[in-house]
Amino acid sequence: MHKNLLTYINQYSNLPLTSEEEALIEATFQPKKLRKKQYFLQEGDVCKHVGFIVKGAMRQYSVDDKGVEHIVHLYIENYWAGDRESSIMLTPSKYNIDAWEDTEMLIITRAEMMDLMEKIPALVKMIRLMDERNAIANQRRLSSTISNTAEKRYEEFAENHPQFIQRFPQHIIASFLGITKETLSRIRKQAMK
Amino acid sequence: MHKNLLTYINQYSNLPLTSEEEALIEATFQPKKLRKKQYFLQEGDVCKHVGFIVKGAMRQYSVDDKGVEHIVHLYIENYWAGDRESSIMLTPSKYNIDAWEDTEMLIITRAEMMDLMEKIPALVKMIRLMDERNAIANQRRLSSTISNTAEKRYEEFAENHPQFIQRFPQHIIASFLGITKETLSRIRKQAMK
DNA sequence: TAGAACCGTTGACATTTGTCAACGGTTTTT
DNA sequence: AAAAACCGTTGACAAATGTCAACGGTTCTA
Repeated sequence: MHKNLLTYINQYSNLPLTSEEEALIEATFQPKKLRKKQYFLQEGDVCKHVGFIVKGAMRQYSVDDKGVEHIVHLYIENYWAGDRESSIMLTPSKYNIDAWEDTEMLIITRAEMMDLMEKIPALVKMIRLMDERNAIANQRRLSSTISNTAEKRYEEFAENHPQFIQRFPQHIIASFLGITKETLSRIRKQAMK
Repeated sequence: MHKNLLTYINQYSNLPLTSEEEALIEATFQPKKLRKKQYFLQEGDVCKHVGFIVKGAMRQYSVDDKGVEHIVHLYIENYWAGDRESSIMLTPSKYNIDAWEDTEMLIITRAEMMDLMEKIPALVKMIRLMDERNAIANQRRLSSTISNTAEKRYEEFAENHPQFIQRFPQHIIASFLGITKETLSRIRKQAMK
């Protein structure tokens, strides 16, 4: 079960993990299984864990006054799920995170992660790299959201993230793009010609 | 001139800088002055420096097919300007960064920064904290862009960033929010009642 | 296996936002 | 001092997107 995680870390850091380090990681990350629709985080709770997804699919979203869900993140295998703001500031989260498919995760608290980072240099390297890529991805998404029409945004997304198009239904993708399912349906119809 | 930077670092790291460290920082960060409208980075160039703004105001934007500018970042004193993606990946930037007011910066290359970080622990701490806050801010902005109407987005922005409202004209703020200057003008007119 | 929930689509219409052109007042430049 | 550039506003209209209701087909579930 932890194998995917170890592989993931090794890919990121190019300093191969020693077997002691591997053992430490396996001892610290706790397996957690979620059935479809189960919550990993609920609005109002403080986000105590971040989770590495070994198998499955999840989504993170807020719910507005009218009860409409606004999806801010989609996750599949090899993604990390969690609300960083809540987890760092120890404030109640504005988001929900739940399983879209049955999901297996490996979870860890912030304190445990800090501790591991002191003992395992490869982890520090991985975190920094992840942060960088994350920052770049966020910048791109923001830029696209501000500058492009809904149509172009969908095209770009479908091009760059075909895995998500396959795993999640259209109304979820629409919400993730910040448009309604009807609009997305019409955009796709147009584009088909 | 470097004083603001040293203060800034000390605020972030709570490990006070030694005078050797301060000297090293002063020797590495190069002063750079920009007159209003001068470029710090031009689309197509690789972003070689990141700059700490000691005094002034800047903006980062892309230009679309029709020649319309889309502003993705605004900077004032104590902000860092640069295109992280270009700088890390060494790819040509999609953005321009220029001075909106006459500006004084302290600039440093990525390699120099890496080097400093090995010698000055406080810097590592600062960078990690900055990254965290940055990630949180980006998340919030993204969430707001996806979930809120233009009107609410403007309200939130005006509430949380009054300094920017004062420093930049309305059409710049509008572009930053992803709407046209006419729409912003009308939103403000409405809100006045 | 029957009912419920889910999903994508469509039509009719409302709302939001963009586009284009023009204006007057300011500030900057020459 | 004159000209140019900049800035915010407004009106008329166009385009994009949202809202609501309904439908048929699928998948899930009791």
